[in-house]
Amino acid sequence: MPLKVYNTLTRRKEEFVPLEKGKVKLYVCGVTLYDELHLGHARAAIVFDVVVRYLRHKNYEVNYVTNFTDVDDKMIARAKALKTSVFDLAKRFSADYFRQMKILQVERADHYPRATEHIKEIIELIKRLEEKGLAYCRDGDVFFRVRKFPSYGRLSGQSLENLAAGARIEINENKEDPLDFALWKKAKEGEPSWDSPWGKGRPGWHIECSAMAMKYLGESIDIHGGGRDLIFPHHENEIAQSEAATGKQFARYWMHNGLITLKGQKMSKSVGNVFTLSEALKKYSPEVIRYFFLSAHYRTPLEYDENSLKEAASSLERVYNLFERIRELRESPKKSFSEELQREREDLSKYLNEVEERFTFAMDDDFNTPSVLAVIFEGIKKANLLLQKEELLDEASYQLLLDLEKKIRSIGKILGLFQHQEREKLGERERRLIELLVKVRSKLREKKDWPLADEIRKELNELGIELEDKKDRTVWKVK
RNA sequence: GGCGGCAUAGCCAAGUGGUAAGGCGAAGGACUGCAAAUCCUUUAUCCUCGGUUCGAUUCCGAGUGCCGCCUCCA
Repeated sequence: MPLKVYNTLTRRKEEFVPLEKGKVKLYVCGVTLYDELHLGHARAAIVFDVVVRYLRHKNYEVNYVTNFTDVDDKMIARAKALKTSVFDLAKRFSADYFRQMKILQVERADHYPRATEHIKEIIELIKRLEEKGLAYCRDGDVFFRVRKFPSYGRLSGQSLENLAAGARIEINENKEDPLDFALWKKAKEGEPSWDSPWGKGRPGWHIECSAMAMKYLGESIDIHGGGRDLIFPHHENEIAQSEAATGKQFARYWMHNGLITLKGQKMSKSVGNVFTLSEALKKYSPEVIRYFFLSAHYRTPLEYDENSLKEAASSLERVYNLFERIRELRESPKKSFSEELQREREDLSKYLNEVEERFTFAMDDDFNTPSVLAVIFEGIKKANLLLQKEELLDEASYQLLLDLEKKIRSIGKILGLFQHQEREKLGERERRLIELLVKVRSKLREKKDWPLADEIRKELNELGIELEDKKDRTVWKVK
């Protein structure tokens, strides 16, 4: 079954066919380096991280480019407010970005181009547009003639008339038409600027993406991604500029991730309801945050609330509990082949035969990660069912359990989940101390000294050490 | 006002033209000295009204509600 991708351009799921067989050119709009990352940025990063991992899993050679906007109005305003330079701001927040992405286990993109490092390419692209009569300079500003690009509005489903009718009052009187947008902005006093054929200035926001995507990926790319809120005007403008300049289709598939909402509203600086990534990371592990994002389909809006994060944590617990149970069996002797386990064994075995196909089916259907998780939990249930009869466990059953764990981990690798090997590595001395306490407690239990035994369990629990009494032994784990 | 999207159990969330995955939570039960973990059972007239159909939650139309975009935004 082929991979199907929802294409914003056509508003349909379409079979994914790359321009060049076996290769994928992917460009995703990144962040503006003017403030801390919030959960919305994290979601976008994780969504496309999974897309890339899956494409690579399918043996596509992926060239993944995501940019940094390191000069624009907000950067300038923010730098001023913090009494620093745009350059320092960019340095600080890009370092922050890489640090947090690492924590979230987001794999590195192949290129992270920055606007200020591609001024030459940007100027060249604007010149091409100017030569074709699609751009005009007025008093140091350069604008794009939107009406010269007839299919403008296709991505956002807007007609030029509607856009014109809905257009807000434009401040800039240099524009021929209110719909026109800036390709190049004349520098104001004290602003960072670069020399250009139109005088000192800096690039408009949209042009950098066109120029950099073309530089690293070529004039036509396979997938262009970003948050839903970028559809208009950013992506619409990118298409106009790029296609007007080259005469070629800019991107074949446009993928947009849904936004994070808080109390039903889009999380954004302007609404003032942002929850930063670092705040979230103080309360929840990176894996919990990843799980939370992947538990919803990437295109739907996702409401941030504490309960959902706690749910994610509990769900992950269930997975790791199973791994822990399987690990517990590593050294215990296996019984001889048991007929009694036949049903559970067959059930799990059947599941193992199908799981890869079901995983692929779900992912091929526009990266349906919630379905993937459901498939995984079915397997977990089957394994637990087999473990119900732990005392009969034979070698064949044990092997099936190992296979299951391996399978879940390999699928998890594509999602960036389920990779922890052991819960927290404790020091040797600490471990032996715990084992000593467990041993003492076992003796107390033999003597039926329940109050004291329970107290030890309770206090260890408060220290994050969880004890579970099995039939013949006590196991412990770090929470 | 225009364009687009969404409405599934207490909550989160997939999905299908033939009465609905999974997770979390809750209740009852099994196991346990008690817990924990695990298992079993229970927990959905799929927003409303029309239409198409043998049959719709799934398709079409209208309505209602919510959200996004039309201005910077992942």
